[in-house]
Amino acid sequence: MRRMHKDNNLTKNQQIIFDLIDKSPEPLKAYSILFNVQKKGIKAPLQVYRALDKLVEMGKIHKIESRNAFIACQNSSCQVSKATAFSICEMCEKITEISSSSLSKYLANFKDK
Amino acid sequence: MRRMHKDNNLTKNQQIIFDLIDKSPEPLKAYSILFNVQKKGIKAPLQVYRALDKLVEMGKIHKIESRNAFIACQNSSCQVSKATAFSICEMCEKITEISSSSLSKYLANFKDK
DNA sequence: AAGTTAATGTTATAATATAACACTATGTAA
DNA sequence: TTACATAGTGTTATATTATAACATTAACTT
Repeated sequence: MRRMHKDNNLTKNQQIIFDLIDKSPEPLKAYSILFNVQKKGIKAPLQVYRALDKLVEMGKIHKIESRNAFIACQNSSCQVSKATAFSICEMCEKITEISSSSLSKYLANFKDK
Repeated sequence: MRRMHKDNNLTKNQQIIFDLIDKSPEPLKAYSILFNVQKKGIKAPLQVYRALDKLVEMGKIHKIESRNAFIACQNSSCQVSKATAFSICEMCEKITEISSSSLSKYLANFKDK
């Protein structure tokens, strides 16, 4: 399965879980994901968390820490940037990925210092 | 106890927990706080979480979401800013509150849009 | 003094996440 | 082409983080 990693292809569990998150209009929580993929044979929390970890590592999804929820990456440059921020509407909870080069430059610069 | 709220004074539990966090060189987690204040009569998780909620609301402490941990506010303007970010060293986990007016302006501006 | 609001105390339980171990699949190198 | 290394899987149990619900107490308001 190493090739899968190199190519950024996904393993079976990763694909199932990524598809679910990618189709979702809102961030999904781990146990809600678990519930939704049980008919596909993923039965335990660990299987979900492991796939989530890898997907985050690959930059395919992001974790919204303040919500314990996961969302598909909304721009194609996440593999490189690693500086990701979100805006969350206080009224409707709608979440938008902030893809601002000035913000990521600022944070990258801060990080270097 | 309303005066306490107005004056930004703290109630007994809030004071005990704030003191602990304020003295700590690193962010503290809720159950570690609980363990540390049990000798002072705070016995249950809820007592801790309630005080933490209020302290966050007042801007006296911040929650580091990615760590589920709490840290005292390191600059005096937090009551107003509400846009708080942290840098966390990947080697030693040292956490610094980013108090940059350009960052908070950027985020405030984004929020307005 | 009666009413209102915020904070407290307590028990139980929900929600989120990881440890540990056995096993399987895939690719690498002798 | 076999062994061996590595990443991923399956499973059970358990740790960690957080909230629900309800009764009570303290401080201010009128």
